[in-house]
Amino acid sequence: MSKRQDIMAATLDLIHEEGLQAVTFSKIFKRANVGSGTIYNYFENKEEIVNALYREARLLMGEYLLKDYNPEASLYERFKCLQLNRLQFGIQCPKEYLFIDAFSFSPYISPELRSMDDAHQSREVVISLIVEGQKQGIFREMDSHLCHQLIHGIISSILKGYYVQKYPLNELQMQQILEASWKTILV
Amino acid sequence: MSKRQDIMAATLDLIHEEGLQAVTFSKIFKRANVGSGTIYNYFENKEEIVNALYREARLLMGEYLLKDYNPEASLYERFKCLQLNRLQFGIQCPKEYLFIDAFSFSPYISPELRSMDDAHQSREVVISLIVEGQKQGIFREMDSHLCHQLIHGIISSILKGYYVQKYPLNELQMQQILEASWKTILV
Amino acid sequence: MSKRQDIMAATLDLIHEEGLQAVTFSKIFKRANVGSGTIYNYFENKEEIVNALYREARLLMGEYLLKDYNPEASLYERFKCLQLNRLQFGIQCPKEYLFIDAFSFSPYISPELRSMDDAHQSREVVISLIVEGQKQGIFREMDSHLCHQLIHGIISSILKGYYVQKYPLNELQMQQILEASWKTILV
Amino acid sequence: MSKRQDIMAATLDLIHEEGLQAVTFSKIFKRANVGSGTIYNYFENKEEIVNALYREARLLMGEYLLKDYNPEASLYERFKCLQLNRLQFGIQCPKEYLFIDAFSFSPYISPELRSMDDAHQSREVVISLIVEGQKQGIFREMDSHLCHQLIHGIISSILKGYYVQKYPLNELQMQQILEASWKTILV
DNA sequence: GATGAATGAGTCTTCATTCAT
DNA sequence: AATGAATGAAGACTCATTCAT
Repeated sequence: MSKRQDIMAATLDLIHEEGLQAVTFSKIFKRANVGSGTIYNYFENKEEIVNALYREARLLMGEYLLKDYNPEASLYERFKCLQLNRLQFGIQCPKEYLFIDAFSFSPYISPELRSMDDAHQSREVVISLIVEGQKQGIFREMDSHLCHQLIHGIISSILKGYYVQKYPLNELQMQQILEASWKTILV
Repeated sequence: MSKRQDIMAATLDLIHEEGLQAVTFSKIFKRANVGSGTIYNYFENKEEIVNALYREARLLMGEYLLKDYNPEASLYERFKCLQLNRLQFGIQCPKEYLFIDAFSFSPYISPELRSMDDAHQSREVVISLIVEGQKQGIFREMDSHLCHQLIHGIISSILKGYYVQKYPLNELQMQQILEASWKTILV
Repeated sequence: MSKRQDIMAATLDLIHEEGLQAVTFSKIFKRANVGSGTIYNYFENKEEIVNALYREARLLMGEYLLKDYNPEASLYERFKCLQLNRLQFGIQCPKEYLFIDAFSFSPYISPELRSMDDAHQSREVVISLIVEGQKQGIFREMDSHLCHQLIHGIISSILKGYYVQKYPLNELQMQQILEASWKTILV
Repeated sequence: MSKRQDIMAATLDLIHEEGLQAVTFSKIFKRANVGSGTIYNYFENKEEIVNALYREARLLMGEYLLKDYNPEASLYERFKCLQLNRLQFGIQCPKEYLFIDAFSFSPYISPELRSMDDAHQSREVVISLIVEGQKQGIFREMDSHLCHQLIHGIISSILKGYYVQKYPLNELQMQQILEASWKTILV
């Protein structure tokens, strides 16, 4: 693994464990096993590391969200695919998920980065799926962004409960969640 | 207003504006218009201020959540009352709401505080309402904490979209949200 | 003596002994016997200390240069007075003299400061004396700034030789220098 | 041009532009277009570069100072030749002139180097010319080093004014300066 | 209680120097 | 000989905390 990746991995771990607020350079280079000056060969400052982490996490999430997405499948199948993908990304990449969640609205992340194309790609898919369902009279008529926020928010909230071990997330629970989120926006 | 309250209000404002990570003592006492030493008459350190803020915000939210709650009302009425109260707390006290949201899982908050009785009081009400609905065959059978998280999460997510002005929250939208959250957990 | 003065005195000493290039904050606060943070109660950064030093040195020199200057005296008397004052300032305040000499053209000094009124006051006196002498046919016709630079430069150069103990500067030598500089610009 | 010369030229340029204080190795090898390690094939450290620069500059000046010097010429001719050579060296090699001027009294330059034979060669010529003039009763009786400093200082000062474009230095001005410096030390 | 000058541990950052390639 | 990634000692600077007033 390259030094650059060592540094990023160490930083993500530390943010996950202690919060950005507590992450110092000294902790980073001790954890990453690099000299203090080495960081500056790769990043101008801490903000740049965080931005690089954000970019990587968003790319990773982008890959997950549209995994096995079949535009030909039924509305219900496609909806469940999208929701399941998001849920599984959260389960399999908790550090990345929480990082994105925490920093999506942070001034620490440059505006250009926040509106990355990759992430928006999947967002567009969700929005158009909502509009399609509404046209078919399946989904309730409401602001499509509100609607998006509803189904996205359910996953987000469920994951946070899962992370603090309020409940397990087995096959059963996951199906319950997918159905719950589907029903949330039905007429 | 007492110095103590000045300090707490200034701190909450600053956390809301810049994030805890960027809040320094120097900013706090400039904003609060007190001398630097004065803080130490009231708080041992920054963590204590944050904990005091957390306690106050939780107390405030506790009051809101059970406002006009009538244990005699129908399940549906009680459900809507609880959800509406949470939504309105978020709308009227955004700083407090976001603060609680951000720090509920933070190591900054002492564990004792996180499981404050006051806050749990309303939580118990919600949980028992869920169990009651499940017994009556109205709500789907699922882990009651998962269920709680679902309906809680919808409100949380909707509020965050509202804060960044993705959509307005008028009477119409609010009713849609309450119904959406109700349907989420129906059998 | 105030902390501010301690810091400035320590800095001037260090610049004199080792050159600005070698002056570090750590040396300054050790020499000045103050805590490292204390400097920042008085100065934003090192550049500000140097600028403050420059201002003080210029004010001090300004006082010296016009000491006992009698506008009614003969041209020769006035000329010698000005030259002697500059020479004596250099002898009595070597640190300040060298500091001004070294930094007058340095980007370290803010332009506003470099063109301080006080210093220019005495400069104007010298220039007008030169012009007066030229009108009377006593001084050679040449660019008045060139002329000023000549008589100023002689003092400057002599002082530098004196500082490295190339020769003593007693009453005799001083008179020789004043006469030499007078003759330099005679017709 | 060899790497060694590239490095020295880059360093002299940087010192001229920003002052020694601001010259870092990183700036040097970027300007010189060499790798960072390359410097150490030629110099132990920065001080050595500066010393090498000093030696080269002094050698260059040494060549200039005695250019066309005719020991058989009259005292006046020889005096003017020496003064003109110094002036022209300053005009044609400003970076070198200023460098020598700035570092001649700096602790950065090793003492052995400061008293280089080459440079002193021309110094001896000047001193003996002064003594000769004094013996002939042409020059005023004064410490020969003081005398040397006087005529040297005039050139130095004039050049500094010229560098900051206080005045031009054409044939006319140069003759005025040579005569002024001659008169300075006449009886 | 209230203050803010003084402090120094700790942070970010730079930069001369090394060393494997 | 030439390179430049890696280093860590040392620099500038911040900030929570103390304490005399």
